[in-house]
Amino acid sequence: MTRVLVVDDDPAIVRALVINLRARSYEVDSAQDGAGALRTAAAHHPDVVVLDLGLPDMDGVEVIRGLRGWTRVPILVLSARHASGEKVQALDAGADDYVTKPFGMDELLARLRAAVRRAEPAGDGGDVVVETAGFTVDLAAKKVHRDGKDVRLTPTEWHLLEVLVRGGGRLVAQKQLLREVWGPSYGTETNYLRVYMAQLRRKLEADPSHPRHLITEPGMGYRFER
Amino acid sequence: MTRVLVVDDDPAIVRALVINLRARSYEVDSAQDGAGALRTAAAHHPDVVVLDLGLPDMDGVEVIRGLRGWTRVPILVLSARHASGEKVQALDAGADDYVTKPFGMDELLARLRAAVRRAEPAGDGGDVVVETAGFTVDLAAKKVHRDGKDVRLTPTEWHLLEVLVRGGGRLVAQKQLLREVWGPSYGTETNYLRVYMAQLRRKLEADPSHPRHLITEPGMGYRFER
DNA sequence: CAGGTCCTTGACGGAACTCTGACGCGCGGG
DNA sequence: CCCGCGCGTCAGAGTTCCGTCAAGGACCTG
Repeated sequence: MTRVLVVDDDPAIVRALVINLRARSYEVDSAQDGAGALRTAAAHHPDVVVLDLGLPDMDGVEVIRGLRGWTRVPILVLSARHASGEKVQALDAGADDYVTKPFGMDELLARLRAAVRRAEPAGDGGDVVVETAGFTVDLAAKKVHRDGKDVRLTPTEWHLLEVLVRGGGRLVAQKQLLREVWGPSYGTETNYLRVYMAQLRRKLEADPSHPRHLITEPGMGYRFER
Repeated sequence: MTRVLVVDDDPAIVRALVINLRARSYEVDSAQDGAGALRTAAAHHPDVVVLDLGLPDMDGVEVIRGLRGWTRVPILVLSARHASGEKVQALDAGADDYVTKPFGMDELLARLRAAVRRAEPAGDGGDVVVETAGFTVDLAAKKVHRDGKDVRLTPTEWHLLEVLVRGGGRLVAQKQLLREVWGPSYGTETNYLRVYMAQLRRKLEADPSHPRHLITEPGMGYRFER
């Protein structure tokens, strides 16, 4: 879940933002001044900060600098000032975006999504790793590990394993496996399945002739068991 | 030097932007329609795109999607439309910022700097320096070290290595490598990959014919292993 | 304009992968 | 008892994919 820190000295605005963000299932912290903002950010490590510039205790740009001293978290500045000098100052201090009040909630949320989106690392879709007693499958890296070594799979072997693992322990029908791996017109070539399941077992199972994870359900299909 | 692509159908705006950007020693390309924008982006690989939404030949959001299909280059949208719906659409399609016309040049430049700044350093995974048993890659300095000496890489070799290293051990598909290094229309020219992978191995691997770090996964792609 | 670097392109041998047919085994039914 | 069926196993043929080399052309630099 994405964690947002909202900083504004106007309770009405904080309330409006918190309600809107929570409704979209963000996790929200809030602060009403610069010192509180820096403290909360350090304690909770938000994924994005929405920061009003007109705080009672310190200049908004100082808050930005305080954050930038130790984190690259996206900062979305909120301000009543339209003067371009203010904007330039805030942006050059390290802010990522600048929205003038009054703002449209739709727009603010869209800018927030944009800021969060580009902050997440490039290819990393969150490592999806599935472990069994005998081996480990990393769906994101397309890697299979066994006994401390990498196992090399051919494209077809990998594709087949992937469909089975994504099935999450449920039975996957032969026809479905064939269609997903070989294409829609291969729904009956069950011998392909036999050959490639055997190869997978040889590479992954401790005892290939008595598989514990790549299970045959006679007459129906196959199942991946952890 | 930072390379900017300016896209607008109004020559006056293009001229104003080009002059201002060149004066600040940016390298500037320009295009007047969506097709030209996509073509130029593919050919020149800009570091940031300034994109007008009101283009004659195609919808601006389509241009954004076209770019996002193969690159994460920052996109700064310029538009005469103030409606929040437009903004939300553009931002959710993958734009990084949205400025309404008429705009202040100071502000635009500040937003541009912000966009470039947060795109520059490597992802927040941490280390910009990646070490292997045989060589060291410094992603920030764009340098490769081996046996105490700098290794000289051509621009294409570096670009390819960079994409692989950024993958962080994950498999990178051939098509993705080709699109990121050579551009979106080169998705099938796999012979480029063969040639340049061989050159990288010759320069980096102890035994180029038995690579330990630049691994081929036949039929799927390549992987950088530390 | 000469020399160098870099990118592109084609060709070829060898390696890796997919497909295919054949055979064995266990099971249930004719 | 024999046969058909589904599944596992094996090995070889055919095809695709990869590494390597070398030549040509574009581009920059002095």
